Order: sequence, then C-alpha cells, then structure tokens
Amino acid sequence: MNGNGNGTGNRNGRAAGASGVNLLALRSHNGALVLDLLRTAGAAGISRLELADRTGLTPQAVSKIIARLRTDGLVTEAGYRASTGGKPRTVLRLVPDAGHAVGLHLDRDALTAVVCDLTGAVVGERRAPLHLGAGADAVVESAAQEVEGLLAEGDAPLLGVGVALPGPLDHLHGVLHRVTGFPEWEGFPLRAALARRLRTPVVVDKDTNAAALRLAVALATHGSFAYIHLGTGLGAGLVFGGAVHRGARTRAGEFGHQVIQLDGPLCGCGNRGCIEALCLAAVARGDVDEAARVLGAGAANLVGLLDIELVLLGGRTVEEQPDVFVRGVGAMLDEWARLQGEEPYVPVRVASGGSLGVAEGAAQLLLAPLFGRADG
Amino acid sequence: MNGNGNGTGNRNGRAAGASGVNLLALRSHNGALVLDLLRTAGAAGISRLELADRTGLTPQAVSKIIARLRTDGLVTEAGYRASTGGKPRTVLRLVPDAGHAVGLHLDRDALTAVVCDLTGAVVGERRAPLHLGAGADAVVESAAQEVEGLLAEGDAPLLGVGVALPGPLDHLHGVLHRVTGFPEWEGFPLRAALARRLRTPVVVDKDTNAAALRLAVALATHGSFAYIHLGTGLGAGLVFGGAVHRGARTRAGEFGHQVIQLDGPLCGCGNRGCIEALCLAAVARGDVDEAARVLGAGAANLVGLLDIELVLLGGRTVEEQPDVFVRGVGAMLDEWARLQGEEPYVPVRVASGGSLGVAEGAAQLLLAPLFGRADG
DNA sequence: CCACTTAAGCAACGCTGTTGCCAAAGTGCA
DNA sequence: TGCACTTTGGCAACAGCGTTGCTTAAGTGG
Repeated sequence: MNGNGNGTGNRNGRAAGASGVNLLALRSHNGALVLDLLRTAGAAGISRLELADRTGLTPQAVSKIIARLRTDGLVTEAGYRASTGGKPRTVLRLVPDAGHAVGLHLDRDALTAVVCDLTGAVVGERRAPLHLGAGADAVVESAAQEVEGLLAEGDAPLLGVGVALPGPLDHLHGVLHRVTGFPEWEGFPLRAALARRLRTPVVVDKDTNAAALRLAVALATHGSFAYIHLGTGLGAGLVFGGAVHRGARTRAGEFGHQVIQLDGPLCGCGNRGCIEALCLAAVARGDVDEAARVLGAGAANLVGLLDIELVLLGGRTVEEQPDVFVRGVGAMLDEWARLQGEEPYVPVRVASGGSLGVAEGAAQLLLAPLFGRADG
Repeated sequence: MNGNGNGTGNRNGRAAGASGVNLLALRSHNGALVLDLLRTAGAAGISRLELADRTGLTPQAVSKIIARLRTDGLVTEAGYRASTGGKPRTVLRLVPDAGHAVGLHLDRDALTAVVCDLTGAVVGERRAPLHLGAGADAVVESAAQEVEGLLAEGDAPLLGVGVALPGPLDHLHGVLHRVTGFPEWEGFPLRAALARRLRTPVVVDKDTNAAALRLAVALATHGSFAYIHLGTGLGAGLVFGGAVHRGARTRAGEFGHQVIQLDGPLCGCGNRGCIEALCLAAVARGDVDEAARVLGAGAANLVGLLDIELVLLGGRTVEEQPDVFVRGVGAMLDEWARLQGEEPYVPVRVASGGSLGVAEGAAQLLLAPLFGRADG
C-alpha cells in the first residue's frame, strides 16, 4: 500500500533496543505524517504549503511525497483555495476508498462489526447476538461469517481485521488470557485462528484500548489522556504522546483493580478495596454520586501520577447519567488541582462514540499505523 | 559535537504534532544509536559487525558512521578480538574524555556536584552544605561557585550543567513551582538564572526523575521500570521505553500523593489517605513492615496500571532497612500476580546509586541525549 | 604453502530531502 | 489594458544517507 511495503526495511526485526533507521523507514515515516495531516484535514483538505509548514519539511519535499501518494492512489487534488495575492493553493484530500479495515467488537453477549474507510468513517455495519461461552471455534466461525457478510460487495482493498474484546490478553501475539467468567478462552490464539480462517491480517486488543485508540485518532491528538470505561466492569485505556500505552506485556490499563481503599471490601479479583468493587457497589445501591466520587479519586490518582491532559469517560453506566459522572469526577480533579496550589486544569468529558465506538477502534488497529500511530 | 550540531535540522522546531524527519535527523539518530551501544559495551568495547547486528544497519553503514565518530574524536580503535577463523574484529571504544557534564543535586540541606565523562563515570566530586531557604540568588551563586571549583582544571569540553532538586517544577522551562517548605522559590527561573551565571546550557529536573534517568542509563534498558524513592518524602520516577515519562506539564511521578485509603488520615498536601502519609506515619511509629506493605500496595497499583517490568527502591528510609522493604514490596507484588492467575513476575530491587546517584542522574540530563535517550 | 574464512573498506548506486531557478496563476495599481 | 508584484508549485541539479558489489586485509587450518 505504501509503495515498498511495510516500513522499516531493516534486515532483522529483532533488534533488542532501539533500532537503526534507513531511507525506507524515513520515507515511510514522512509519508505517514503527511497522510495523517490529510486525514485530520478531512473534507476541507489541506494544501502542500500547509503540509510543509506543519511537518517542518521543505515545500519541495512535500511535493515529492504528495506525488508518490497520488501515484499510489491515496491522495487527490480537489479544487483550490482563494488566492491571497498570488497563485491559489491546491487543495489536497485523502481518498477514503483507497483502503478499508474491519473492526470487530466481541462483547459478552453481542457482536458488532464495522467496515471503515481510510478516514475512519463507518461504511458498513452488522450486529449479531453472541455467546462467548459457546466455545472458541464456534465464536471464531460466526465472527468470520459476519466479516464475510460485511465484505460481500468487496470493493476497496482490505487492510485487515481488528478485534476488540474484554479482559486481559496478549496484544502482541493475539492470545487471550482468562476472560472473566469464560475460562475456556484462556490461552486461545484468537489472532492466529481468525487470520487463518479469513486469510487476512488480524490484530487483537482489549476493548478499552480500542476505544482509546479511536478517541486518539478522532481527536487527532499527540498528547495524553485516559479513557475510563465504566460498564459491567471498570477499565481504562491510557494514551501518551498520541499512542496507546500497553506496557511491557500489553497488560496496562488495569484501572479497575487499582487499590484505593486498603483493606477495603473484597473484590471479585480476590484483592481488597479495588476501585471497581467500590464503584460497582455504589452503583448497585443507587448511590451514583459516591460512584462518581470514587471514580474521581481514581482519576485524580491518574492525573497526579502520569500528568495527563484530559480524562474521558465512557461505558454503559456513565452514559446513563453522564452529567453526574462528569461533575463528580471533575469536582475531584478540581479539588486535587486546588490542593496542588496550581491551575493544572484537566478537563473531564464524556467520550463520544456510541455503540460503535469500540468496533471503530478495532478497525483503527489497522488504520492507525498507516498514519504513523505506531502500535505503542 | 555531533558534526552538524544538534540534530533534527528541521526549519522550525515548533511543529505541533509529530514532525518530519530529514537526512540530518536520520544521521543523528543512527549515530546516537551506535554511540549508545559503544557506551553500553564499556571497556570491553564492541566491533563494527556487532554494531551492525544490534542496530539492524548494514556493516558498511556502520563503518561509515564509525568513521564519522572517529573523526569527531568520540570513538577510538582499541585492539582486536581473537580471530574466529578469519580477520579478527577490531574493538571500538567510546572516548570518555570527549565530553563532560556537570550534575548538581540540590537537596534541602546539602549540595552535591559531580563531573561525569561521556560514559557517565564520575571524574570529580564536591559537596557543600546548603540552605535552600537562604534565597534564590544566594543559592544560585553558591551553586555556581561549586561548579566553577569543580571545573577548575578545565580539560574536556563541557556539555552543560544538569540540576536535580525536590518538588514539582517545570522541566521544559526550568522554572520551579512551590518547593515544599520554601515558598520563596515558587516561580523562580532556575534554569535561566544558572545558565546566565555560568554561560553554559542548563537543564533542570526533579530529583526522582534524575535518579530514574541514571538507572535507565546504567541498566541500558529500553524497557520500563518505576524508581520509588522513600526519604523525607515519597516520590517516583517512571521510565517507559527507556525514557523518563514526565507527562504533559512535566509533573508526572507524584506517587506519594496517590490516594490509597479513601477518607484516610490527613496528609500534608491537604488530601486524605495518600501513600506518603500512611507510609511516613508507619515509619515514624517504627512499623517498617506496615510501611513496606503500604508501599507494596502502591507498587502493585503501578504495575497493574502501567504494566512495568521492574520496581526499584531507593531513598534514605529504604537504605536503612533495604531487606524489609524489598521483601515487603515483593510480597505484595507476588500476591497481586497470584490473584491475576498468571506469572507476570515483576522483580523488586534496591536501586544502586549511593549518595551520588541523583547528581549523576543530573549529569545524565545532558549526557543521555547524546545517546538517543530523548527528553521524553 | 595454499585454500578458506572473516572483517572492513572502496566505488558505484538508488533514493532521500534540499537548493536554485523558473513557470503558472493569481492580485492590485496605474 | 498593462505591468509589477506575490504566491504556489514543479523541474533540475545536488549533497548526503544507507545499500550493494567487489576488493583488500588478516587471520586459521590442513
């Protein structure tokens, strides 16, 4: 897709530390950068000179990069800007249909599948009931059939399939750990199984990470934020420098089992005083304010520890009473900021997304790398 | 120092998002990579072919890079390896005296200054009493005099001065926030003041970040760890991907004021249930086991949230009874791992370092960028 | 002594972004 | 209408990057 394939061009992909960069990698980096700016510009488009200004590259370099991207069919010229006293700028736009990716959201009881174009827009959608407990092979088969149904028309080239699902898993190898309540999934190589079945690249990640990735792409941020998801469980996706932080074993984000009440009430995980236990208990007894307060304390911990810029809230429970949570969490962050004696104003917002958010994020697992958003 | 100056070579350093890469940046990246491997190899040295293998670059590219570095005086040939059936490999070594950096540790009651060579080894050292409350100008002046005394011999080119001190501060601009107990420092532009006085580049950072940076460099890791410092206060330095994580406003690492006991005892910061409050109280009443347990709970939170690979403990209180803390924290991490049902073994160790650790880290604020360890 | 192996440099090359220059396409004033 | 000016963007030449192909250097081992 990007000319000479997938990038680094190094002889060995195994270099332990940081690895050397050659001209192919440089080309691919700058190309991705330009593509990302084109994507961000959306329908409004962007001119060569603006691209040069934003990337720090010379106009001539941008012209060459654009010429390559046009040859590859990723970019087109689309009209002209108004003149500012000279030749008017040429508007450039991403070609949305130059590539598609499928996003698959496997939840406990439902499956959602979307096809997204290069801009991340949903161009196709399917939903189906799902029983995660039905066994790995059955689930893989029905997921594969949904994907095939979605791709029936078969127009744009398919980059691959991203799968998002709950619970700890190994993102690098695409192997599940024990999905809470479904022990039969432990150790199942979902990525390999689905890739073999569909004969296409597959990437697997946690649902919270997928949601966070979608938000990072949608916000076009290279900064940091935390996406906190409160539904049947409590988890978080962390974004630093515009990339999802997955950690050494891709298990980061276990926000729900942060202990916030030493020797507190027992949690399902076996520990005591986890945020999730306190929060869900408060929700269960109808005390949403207290749930928001607990969540806010956890969010303040995040902000203090990691110095993130933004907190986004999502999940079924939050969506039921968004104002209560935004206010409650916001109040805790403001109080924390006040105690710090400074004005490190960290906004709290509800994450846009809706019911397709996670599936869109799953598709972004394949789209985002094209735009230089590395796998973290 | 590195040929054409400091790197990126872009026309503007202000690009908001990720920025474009040109050939100078590529050259500087690969050069830094090679230098880092040479530094890591230490006195044993490393051959061109090993460098090629480790970087993923071709042997010829490495030969060219080494030729440049030799011309710049950063690298020398130093003997030969035993033959393995052909021409023996040429051993290459970093030239330690190609550059020096000063590290300054300003503590509440003492000043420690070191000069380090390129390998990070201490080649000069001075200590002096210090009264942080004596006022900014007086402290800057006495610090400057210590630095000048240390550099009297004036041999190797000086890269600059790194300053590490407690309390929140703005690393990017080198401006202090309110140092606990010394309100007169709030807003003082330490970096600018010292740079003007000494006419040399100055970098300012928190003491915990400096200590963490020294450890990252010493361990030569590109992975992740947390350095937890327990002395008169409690703080942490976080390292992801071999780089110190400072966060959006360079205030990350406020580990001590993570709330771990909702509505717990009042902390000096005004909040309730901070780890620091619980931990210091336990230490004060002689219950070191409990202090270790609290610290361990906090460390488990870190590991769960960020999926780091290693926990390092340091600071005066830890050094007094290292075994108690290592065992206590380790027990909490093991228990946490057991509850996860997996074997994500996260080792706990005492951070080597001694009384010069922070000052050495301060020097690394200037040395590390030469070896590709960006300011993160 | 000679075949073989391994290390490292020389020369040519393809490709990168950059520089210098020029054509295209507007505006604005006389 | 004409001309000076501004701005955009491409063409051509270039320096410099890592790569490739080959040669030279310097060992081992029969």
